[in-house]
Amino acid sequence: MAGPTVTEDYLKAIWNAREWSDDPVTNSVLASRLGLSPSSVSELVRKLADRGLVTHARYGSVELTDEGRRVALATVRKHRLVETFLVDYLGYDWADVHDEAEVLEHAVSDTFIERLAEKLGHPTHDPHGDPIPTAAGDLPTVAQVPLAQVDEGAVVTVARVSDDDPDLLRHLREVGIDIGTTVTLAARRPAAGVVELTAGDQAVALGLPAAETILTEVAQP
Amino acid sequence: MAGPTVTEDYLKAIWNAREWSDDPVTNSVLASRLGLSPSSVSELVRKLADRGLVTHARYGSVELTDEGRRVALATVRKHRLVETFLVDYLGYDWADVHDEAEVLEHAVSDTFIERLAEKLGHPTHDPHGDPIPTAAGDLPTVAQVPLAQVDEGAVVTVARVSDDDPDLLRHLREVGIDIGTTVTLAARRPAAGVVELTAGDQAVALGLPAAETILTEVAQP
DNA sequence: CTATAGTTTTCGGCATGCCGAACTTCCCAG
DNA sequence: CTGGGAAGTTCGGCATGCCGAAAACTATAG
Repeated sequence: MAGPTVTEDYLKAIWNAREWSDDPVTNSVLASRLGLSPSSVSELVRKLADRGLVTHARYGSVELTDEGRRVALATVRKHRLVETFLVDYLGYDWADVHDEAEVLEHAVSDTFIERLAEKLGHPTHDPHGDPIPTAAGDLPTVAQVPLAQVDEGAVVTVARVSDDDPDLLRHLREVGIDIGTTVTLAARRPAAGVVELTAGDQAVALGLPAAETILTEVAQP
Repeated sequence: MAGPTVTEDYLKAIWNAREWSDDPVTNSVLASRLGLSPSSVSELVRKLADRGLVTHARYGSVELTDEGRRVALATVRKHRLVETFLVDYLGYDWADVHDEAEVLEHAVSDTFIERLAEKLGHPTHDPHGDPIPTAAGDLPTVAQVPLAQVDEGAVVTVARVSDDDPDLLRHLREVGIDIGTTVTLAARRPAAGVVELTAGDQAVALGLPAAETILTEVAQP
């Protein structure tokens, strides 16, 4: 059997694409997410379909099969538990864990990851607020709203930040925004492509693309 | 640059071959250690030589260059620190860590391994008694004698056991032999291919090949 | 000084996974 | 309905790393 690294990367990319948007996942979407050419993706998706991990309508979209989703979620679980370990145990900054976890997720065994989960106290979320699938493949879903779409004047809690932009993560750390931080949406300025908020006593402006990757929940009273 | 996994495996195999014997390392020795065909090894050793990591006399033996040794020792350091982590933190049995470490050694970054070393308290030896090279590439050398060559009646301390035979490691655990255990060499029976010893109050017989992979030091008085 | 047995290298071939170029297919504008 | 441009696929080619078979080399016995 083939080395599973590539397989896991593709399945995870398909799953991640679906997690952040409901648009159908085409081969070119996948290609841009994976940083590969469309022709490469086309070929490998066909192989994944042959192995029963995805379905693929020619010239259409790619969907995970049950088995494909199982593999994808297992990989996501490994990724997020490793990120949690890097921050909680090894003291990494949350901006620096993504690339390391991207490699380690393919290298750790199931035994390793279950023992690690145990030692970490079976965390339900990683340092960026991403939910960690259980070993059985369950994933809690919570209603969350991108910061870019929060109403003016609303008070919300930051629940989740995409882990793949280290510069944004570092910036958020610098302005005091973390998971669980309560922020008030001071103003939306779509014309300027900016939302303004206050975190504690600090005023912060964020561009819309960044504000789209920050998910919030209604603040606890 | 090529994916480093194969490179690291070859360099580590060359280094390991030298650690346990002074015989010259030929391509066929390497092939059998790596579980590959001699032709594959011949080809890859040539590439390593082109990259300046080894020297290779045609039809002769392979030697690490300074740079090759640096890479090999860095990989050995990762392997042994990972094994220590698996036993000390994740609670693995010492028989089960080798294969997992064999994969992880290629996946962890330098940053990861230095933070891990710090958290583990900069251990000098892994769970099998193998010395851990420092980040600078230094390795303490201690006079050790294979159990197979200890004199009858001598009292010695088990200092080191090869990590690549899980069945032997499990057996040793069962008969109460660990790193630091004091044993007495009761009898050598070369004709039978066996050495007999007592560990605590238990009598243990070991075959010569196994006894050759167990290194001992003179027992502390 | 050979003959030859054993070791090492070379050679052709295979599998994986990637790419760019050329070719299909889709689908909407007109 | 049809013409094109965009999206997707196929094709030939490349790099890595592996193998078995055949050729080349070494070293030892006679």
